Amino acid sequence: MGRQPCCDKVGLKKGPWTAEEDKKLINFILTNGQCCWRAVPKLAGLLRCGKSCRLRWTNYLRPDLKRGLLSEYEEKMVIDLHAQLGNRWSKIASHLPGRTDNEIKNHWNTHIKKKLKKMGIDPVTHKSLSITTEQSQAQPDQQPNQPLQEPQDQQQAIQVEEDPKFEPENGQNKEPEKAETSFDVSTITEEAKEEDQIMIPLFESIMNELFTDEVPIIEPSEILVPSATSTSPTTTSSSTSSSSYSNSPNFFEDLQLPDFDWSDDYNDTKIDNNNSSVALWDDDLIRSWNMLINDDGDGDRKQVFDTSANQYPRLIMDSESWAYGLF
DNA sequence: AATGGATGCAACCGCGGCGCT
DNA sequence: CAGCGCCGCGGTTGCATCCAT
Repeated sequence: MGRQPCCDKVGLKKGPWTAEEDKKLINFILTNGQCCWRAVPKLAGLLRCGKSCRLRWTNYLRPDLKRGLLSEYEEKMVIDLHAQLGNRWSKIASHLPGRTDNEIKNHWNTHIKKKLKKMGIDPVTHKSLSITTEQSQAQPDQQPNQPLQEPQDQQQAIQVEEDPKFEPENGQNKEPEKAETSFDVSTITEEAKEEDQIMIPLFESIMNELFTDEVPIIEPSEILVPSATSTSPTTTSSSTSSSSYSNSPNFFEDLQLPDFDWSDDYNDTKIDNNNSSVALWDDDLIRSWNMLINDDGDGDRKQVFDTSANQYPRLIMDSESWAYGLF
């Protein structure tokens, strides 16, 4: 007897989401917050299963998502974390704010994996393919996707909150009492500096080669667009994402969106110190939201996001809308 | 300009974990 | 403690777009 499907699939829509569906989902979650996903489609008037709604929200509609290519540092993080955690994409994603497990997984499979192979590095073991071949002959029992047991010095490159069940027997590397979902940017930034210094030579050589490869890395300075012009509807950017970012240090403080588990560190300009100043909402997204939410001609509904006010995307929610759920 | 393969990404599927009864 | 239901995760698929010919 198989497991029952998560939802009654009869009459439910599948495939790409339409703007209308996005609008309904955004509207519902902005009004009610994230609650029982199973109930969401019915309450929001969607012919989707709850799972599909959750996926759409977490992977695409969530306002705290970064869009666009992973930065050099993010890619570096992914590789290092993958070496320690294996294919545990959600764990890896939890260390990269604004990135989803799906996005990282896709990026790994389509970009990083290919690059590593091209350079003769086994993307599973993170070791030279020749070494891996020798080892696989010597140790045929080794499981694929098994998190690589790094040498102690490399384990310290980035402290990763290990799942207890994956914890090494001694458990010495664990940082206790640290909420896994709250990404400590300042810590990572500091770690990044240390990491760069203590990175093992093999990994460093990989990275040097990796990031001088054919894929152009977009520098933050290239992403940042003067705010005064970024709100212009005649923006020349053809991309629907990452066209501009807020750099207001108080932006997230203004938002007050507990549901997204904002860390105080998001308000910290330490990010800027790392020359990777990014805000997680871009004008295009905000504009899309406004369109989605306001295009029904309902004069009563206020504009949710005012992209022109103060030159930054700013949340102007009526208090009633945020009174429910976790908002 | 047409076409077919390659690529990238959004979305789906099925399973495991966890909490509740 | 077992059964049930929900959520989240990781693997996979399908489709749109890109690119070479």
